[in-house]
Amino acid sequence: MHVATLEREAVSCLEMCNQCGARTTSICSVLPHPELRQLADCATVKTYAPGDLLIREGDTFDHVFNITEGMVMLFKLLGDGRRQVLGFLFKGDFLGLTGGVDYQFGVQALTSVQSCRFPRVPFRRLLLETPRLEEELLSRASDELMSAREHLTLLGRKTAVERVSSFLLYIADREAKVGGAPDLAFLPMTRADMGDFLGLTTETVSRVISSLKRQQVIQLLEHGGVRFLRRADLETSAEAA
Amino acid sequence: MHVATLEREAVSCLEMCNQCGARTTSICSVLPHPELRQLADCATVKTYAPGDLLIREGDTFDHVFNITEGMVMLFKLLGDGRRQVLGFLFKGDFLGLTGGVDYQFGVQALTSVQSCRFPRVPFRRLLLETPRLEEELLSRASDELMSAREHLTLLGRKTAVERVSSFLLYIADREAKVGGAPDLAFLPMTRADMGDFLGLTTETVSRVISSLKRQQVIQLLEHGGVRFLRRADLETSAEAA
DNA sequence: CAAAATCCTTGATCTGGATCAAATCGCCTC
DNA sequence: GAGGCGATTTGATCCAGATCAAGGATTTTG
Repeated sequence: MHVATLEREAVSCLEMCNQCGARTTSICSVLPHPELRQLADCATVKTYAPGDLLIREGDTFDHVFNITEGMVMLFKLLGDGRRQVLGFLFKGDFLGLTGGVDYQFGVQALTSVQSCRFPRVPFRRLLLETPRLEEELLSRASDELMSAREHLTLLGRKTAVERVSSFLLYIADREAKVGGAPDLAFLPMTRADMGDFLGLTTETVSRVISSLKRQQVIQLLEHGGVRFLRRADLETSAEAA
Repeated sequence: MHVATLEREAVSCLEMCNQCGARTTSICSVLPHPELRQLADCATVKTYAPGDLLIREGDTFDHVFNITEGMVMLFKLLGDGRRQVLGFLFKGDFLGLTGGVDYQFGVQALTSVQSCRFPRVPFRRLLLETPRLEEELLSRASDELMSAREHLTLLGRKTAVERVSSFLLYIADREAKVGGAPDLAFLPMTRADMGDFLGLTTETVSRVISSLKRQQVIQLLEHGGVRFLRRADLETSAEAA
């Protein structure tokens, strides 16, 4: 009877995984069955509304997350209120690569978000026992590093038009990977969020977008949608690289 | 006789490691004896003069490096010649965390540099066999990511004075870790290099440094040395964070 | 050690994007 | 569907840092 109960619970945990929106794209996809069960057993699924904070800068780093649905934004604050948006995470992305003892950035939901949360300690234990998982995290860390370096170049050396064009293409590409249409971007964040990502002001972002629209390079749809009418032009203005 | 020769070579490889300037700080420091020998056996030590390129953007990613002496600079170029300096590596740092099939950035020596180079394939094999090494790389990747995010904030949201002050403190801290004096920074790079790191021009960097000197916050020494006369003031102007 | 080449500094001017200031647009809420 | 509130757009003005332009300082080369 006791054994039967345990069995049933374990099955239901994996059941949860099978219904997960990020089953095949999250870090879990590299785990063999017994390890997946181990992870599933300590997982908590949580949903957030747009605007909710998943993490505050300075929160103790005692959990790691999979984003299993929706889009979140990472950001840092300076003492006087200036904000830098560091990046965005999508369905399938992992959140929890950080050296220190607490989170060095805040994380906010931009859409309805579902996350799958694991306590750091058992996650770390599984990590040490499962080289394949460690390998996967290293690969994702390398990708994030590459993407951060690309963004450094944008912030350090690109003009406003180049920044906004790069941004639109970047979001569309990321969304295409989780099921979006290729020449369409959905922008759930505000102009201010974009500005804080791109090192610009709200007004400048708005002006550049208006100008791209006026030149028929993009078309604005309802609910923050953007259609690329002339992607090649967008790519040209994205970079002289 | 044959065995004796092999023995002698192996010993001489490890001999090399024992004399290495980064013996205790490089990724090698986590390797137990047999694995260290494996790595040493496929290592090539190479020296570079200031200005030499270790890697050109687009070079095939077929080797990874330890920097065992000196200081190098990572950078990306845009098509029209604009350059973004991504960061600096010091003695003990590892170079070879990159997702793609080739290097997405160039690497140039700023001082005399010594590196220890490993072909990617045997390095990767050792990595798969040695979870402790993978763990070390993941930890270093996380640190680099944290540092990149800090720099994104600098480029996106800080003023020229804040940028230069942050830079001076950052270099001094990194140098202190590899044996420098605490309130002293050695700047082997040009003002143009600093500008391309900080998203500023040569002239602006020069003006800010002159101004800090005029206010007696720093003192310029010969050979690119900088002494912090009032570190607290430098820290204040580095950030309103 | 002279000359050439860089690099650095300082001054004068210009400008891309910031800041300040209103409308106008959507979108909730009741 | 009226009212309210935040988000967006657009216009006018401003300014931090870029650009343009010379001189000095320092290092390199012959």
